[in-house]
Amino acid sequence: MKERKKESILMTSLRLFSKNGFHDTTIPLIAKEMRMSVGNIYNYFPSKNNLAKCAIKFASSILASTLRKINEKDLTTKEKIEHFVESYYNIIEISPEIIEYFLRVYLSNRSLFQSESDGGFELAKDFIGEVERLIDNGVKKRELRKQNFFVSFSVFIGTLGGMTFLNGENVLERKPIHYSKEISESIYNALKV
Amino acid sequence: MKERKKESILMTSLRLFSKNGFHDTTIPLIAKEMRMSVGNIYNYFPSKNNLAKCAIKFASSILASTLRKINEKDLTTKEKIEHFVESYYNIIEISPEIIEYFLRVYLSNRSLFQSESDGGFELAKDFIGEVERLIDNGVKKRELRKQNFFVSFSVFIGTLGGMTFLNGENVLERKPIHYSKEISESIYNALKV
Amino acid sequence: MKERKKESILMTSLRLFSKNGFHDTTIPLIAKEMRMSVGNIYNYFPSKNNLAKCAIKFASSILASTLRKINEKDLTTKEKIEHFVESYYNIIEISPEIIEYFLRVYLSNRSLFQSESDGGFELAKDFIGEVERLIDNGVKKRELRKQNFFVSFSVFIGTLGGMTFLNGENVLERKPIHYSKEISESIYNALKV
Amino acid sequence: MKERKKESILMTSLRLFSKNGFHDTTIPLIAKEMRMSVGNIYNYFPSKNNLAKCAIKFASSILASTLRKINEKDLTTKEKIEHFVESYYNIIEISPEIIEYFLRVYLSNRSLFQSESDGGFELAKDFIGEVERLIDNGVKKRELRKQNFFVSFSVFIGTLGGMTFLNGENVLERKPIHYSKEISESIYNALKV
DNA sequence: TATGAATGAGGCTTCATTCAT
DNA sequence: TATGAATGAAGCCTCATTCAT
Repeated sequence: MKERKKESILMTSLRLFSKNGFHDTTIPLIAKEMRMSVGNIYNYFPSKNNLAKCAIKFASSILASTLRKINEKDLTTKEKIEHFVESYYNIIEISPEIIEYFLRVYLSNRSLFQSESDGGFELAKDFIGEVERLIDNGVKKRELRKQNFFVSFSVFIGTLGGMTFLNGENVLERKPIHYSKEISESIYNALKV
Repeated sequence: MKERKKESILMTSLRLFSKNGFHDTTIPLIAKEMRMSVGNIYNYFPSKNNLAKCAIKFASSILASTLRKINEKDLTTKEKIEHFVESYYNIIEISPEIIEYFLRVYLSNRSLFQSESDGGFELAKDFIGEVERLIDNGVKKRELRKQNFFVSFSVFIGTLGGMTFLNGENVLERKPIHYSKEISESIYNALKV
Repeated sequence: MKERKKESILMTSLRLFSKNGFHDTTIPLIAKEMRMSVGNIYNYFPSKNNLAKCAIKFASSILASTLRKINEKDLTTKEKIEHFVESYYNIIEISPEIIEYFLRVYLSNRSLFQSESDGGFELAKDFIGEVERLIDNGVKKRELRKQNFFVSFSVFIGTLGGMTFLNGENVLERKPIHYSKEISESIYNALKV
Repeated sequence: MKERKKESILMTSLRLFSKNGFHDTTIPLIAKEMRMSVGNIYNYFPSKNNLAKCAIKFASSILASTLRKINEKDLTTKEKIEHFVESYYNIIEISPEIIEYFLRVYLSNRSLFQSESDGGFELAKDFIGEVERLIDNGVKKRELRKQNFFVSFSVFIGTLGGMTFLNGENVLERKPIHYSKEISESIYNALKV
């Protein structure tokens, strides 16, 4: 199945990109890792850039769907934050590349994504939309303070990103999930009414 | 003066690196921007990698000295956080490259800095040390909660980084400094007792 | 056939290296001569240095096999020397680059080959081994004087090298093979009991 | 004195060229070794190529004058050869660069010297002339066989060059001078009537 | 679909040489 | 004479992409 193989290439690329960065991951390397020929990769993706864009969408959709499931549950905002922080670190434990990809590729290769209408921001729209929903709901239910969305977003995602970075640098003494309680508490305190 | 020119190259590189990322900033581009020849760059820095490392140290020392001055004042921790957030966004307004460099280059080009004994972490030690001092003092004075340092660090720096990223993506309606009150409040709430 | 082309690149490089020396033979020049692209050369040899090393081995093995065949014949040492000198100059006539390569590249670019365990000496081991066998046998059969091997080696190979050099400089009035009788006589006289 | 300094630059260059080869010896390196500025070198020699040519002449004249002194003595040819071989290895012990220069630079950078009318051969004329005198005299005095000069020259100089090479490769167990008796005997046997 | 040899533009870096001081 | 910053051409090598098979 073509779609099957396409996704497999995507996963492999995601892993390599997030490990080595976009520029240090060559198409021959991806091909070798996939045990297919260089030329054949191009039967599935028209360019390396496109591969990177698809990877962003892919990673974003995984995070989005995780968060969507939580959003749909009947939980307090505090609990939702706790659940998401935990899920987030579960993902890091199982597939760190999904998260690290944002840090290593998306943040630092702007030019790659700028051809997109809105500077590539659209590529992560799914995920950002779910964060927005979580926060808006919290505000509506008077559990979170009303403040500029981008500030709340930064507190939420920036904090998680910071821990992810530190984890990638191997400076944490324990696995990130160990800190999830403190983290969700911090985030909740930052945003609560 | 040779030292003068060296610093000038550093600033230019910092700007270009932070705008385009490390790989999309070529030495010929830096040279062109400096209106000097390619070869002459190498009279000041032995390699592009070294230039990137020096830039990190440079940016880190600016942030560190800003924070050091605030740490030395006799202020409550809340006020210190407010002052730093403001200074931070002042820097972003005047020289956004100093901050963005961390985001676009340091965070995302691990391999560049890994030859350093400490995985390159050392390069930002100055700055990290001052953050640590701010937080530790806050804890000692019973103004901040006692929790794992890395968590507090992530809340603090991750939030600022998040806003910096959003600013770089041009999604903010107003200049970042406009949000500094909300941000410092969020950070303080996240960390306070 | 990939192996075919690899050997063809090797021969071309050998010729150019021996004509112009290592440093004045550029990869673009080799590529042009081969009518292939620069990049494609690197599909066959990982570096210019490696190309030079392979060329040494190649040239050494040709000389070695020539000499081995002579060693295996049932001849007096005098005759063996005569045969080899003649073969040697036949090679010079047909493929002077094989011999000149030693003179122009191997002798003079120590640093190129020094990464090898043995200072690069190993690269010519095949050939040196056969020379050793020729001389040792002569000594055993009481046809040659017993003296330090390196001295005998120098007389033997140095003399041939000298003539090769003079030939390359175009100072000889006739083809080197014309002098082979005088040369083998000189060498034999130098070494005989 | 300008002439003094010129010679000093020449000696330094000779040493560096013979150690590292022509291409791996940079003008900045020579300047550093001389403790003078790069630009100032050019007040003494118009180009790096010219420096190399002058170095050949210089080295050749030293060898030539050594040999001339021996030629002028009243000795048998056998003794002259012995004396020269000894002097040669004395030079190697004191200033190996003078000899090695021929091996490392002259032999392998033909293009450097080819602009000269006769392919650069002229540069070593002094020395070659003295070798010629030694051999011609030997022939006249019926001590040496009459044979093509270039063959005799190759035996003589090739043998010495071979030992020099082996010495440079550090494969000799003892200093070259230790072998000088065997060498001069071999050379003499090769050439005698 | 699949292969992998081939292309060629472009990046980093070096270094002989010049020139303002 | 002396300095050393500046120039710029040129070399090695990489890699996204294509294409004949």
